[in-house]
Amino acid sequence: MLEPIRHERSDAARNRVAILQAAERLVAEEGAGTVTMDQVACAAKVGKGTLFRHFGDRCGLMRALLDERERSFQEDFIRGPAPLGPGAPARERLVAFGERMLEHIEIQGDLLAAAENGAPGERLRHSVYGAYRAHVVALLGDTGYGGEIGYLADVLLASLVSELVLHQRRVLEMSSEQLKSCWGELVRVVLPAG
Amino acid sequence: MLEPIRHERSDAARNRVAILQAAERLVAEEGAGTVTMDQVACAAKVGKGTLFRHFGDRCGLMRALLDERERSFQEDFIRGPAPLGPGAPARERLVAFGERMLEHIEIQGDLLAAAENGAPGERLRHSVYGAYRAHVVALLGDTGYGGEIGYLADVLLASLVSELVLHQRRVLEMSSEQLKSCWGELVRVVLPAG
DNA sequence: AACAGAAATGGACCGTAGTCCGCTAATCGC
DNA sequence: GCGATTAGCGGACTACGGTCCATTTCTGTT
Repeated sequence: MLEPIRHERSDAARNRVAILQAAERLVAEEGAGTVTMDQVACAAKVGKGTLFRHFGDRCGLMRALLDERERSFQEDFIRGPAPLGPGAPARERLVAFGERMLEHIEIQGDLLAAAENGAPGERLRHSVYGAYRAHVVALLGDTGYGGEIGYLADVLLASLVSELVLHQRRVLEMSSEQLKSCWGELVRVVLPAG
Repeated sequence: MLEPIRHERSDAARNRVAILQAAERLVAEEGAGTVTMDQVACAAKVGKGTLFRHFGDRCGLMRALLDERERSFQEDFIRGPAPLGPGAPARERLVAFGERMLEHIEIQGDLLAAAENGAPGERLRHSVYGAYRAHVVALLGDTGYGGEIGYLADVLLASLVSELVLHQRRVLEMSSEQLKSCWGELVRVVLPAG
């Protein structure tokens, strides 16, 4: 996020940081859904072209803002302490994974939603989804689940999509606790105690 | 789709039909994702304002194009022959429902994707989703499933979202048969034989 | 048939995401 | 330091979805 990729020119690095700071502030002030790219460019004292050169498109900028937390999340479930990280039985790790994802959505909801509504299917092709999926696939493999592991991983992740979770929280008025408990129940139903 | 709602003025009815025909042709010719509202308005020899007055927004137009098939789909699972309609055990009806939905996506994939990527959460608030959800909830009730029925309905429907299914078909290169069999397996796992 | 009120129309207009390309300035070899 | 090279810059421009409202067209009433 603030480290150069390859060999970034100094002015480019300066601008990238300026953009991220401006974007972060604006998103905090008025929400990820309503901030415009013009606003960000203007606040960062940078041309629009520069903005798009750095982040590709609106979703790319939002993803960059999420990147830090995303990274630490991934770090936690790959190498962190149990039950999220290695050490606990796969089924418990999966429960913990979902709970952590729900917390992630709780905190970063609007930003996640803004980062995900790009071209259809883009989300699923992106490396972040790939990382989640690989993790879930690995856990399912460890439980000795007999069916199509990849399919089940996609289904489980589909029930943790931010759009759906935000709907459950805000429209259906389910509490975080309810959602976590439902997720746990779902995992238990799909992967009967082993 | 071609019947007046309430008391539609004759010119309005004419224009609505013209728009739907033009849109249908253009979508068939170049895909639902790329047709623009200007193109449709122009082809239908109608002002842009008229287009938006009739259908609200782009998704509304796409939904209107889907409406006929959507209606017959709903008719089938509410009143049609078993196993999709009443008569079969709930679990089998649910399997049939998913299979039918997969076929629906197979045929109307791009149009569905275009109809669904509106404002975040709009899809879930729309009456079409409501109808599906009510149906699944009813079926789950009939199976005597013990957990949170509404939650499970949302999860099951999330695994039938067009974005995901199109990804599974086109990127993961799963066949329709594979998808159907995976869906059946999923239902069987979630609702153990009763 | 003529009128009044209501409903529908169309296209100019707006805001926003994203592109393009001539210009600027950082970097590197000398 | 000093050019040459080229990554990076910026903002005018385009494309598209969506809104607005003065004007036109329909319809029920007399």
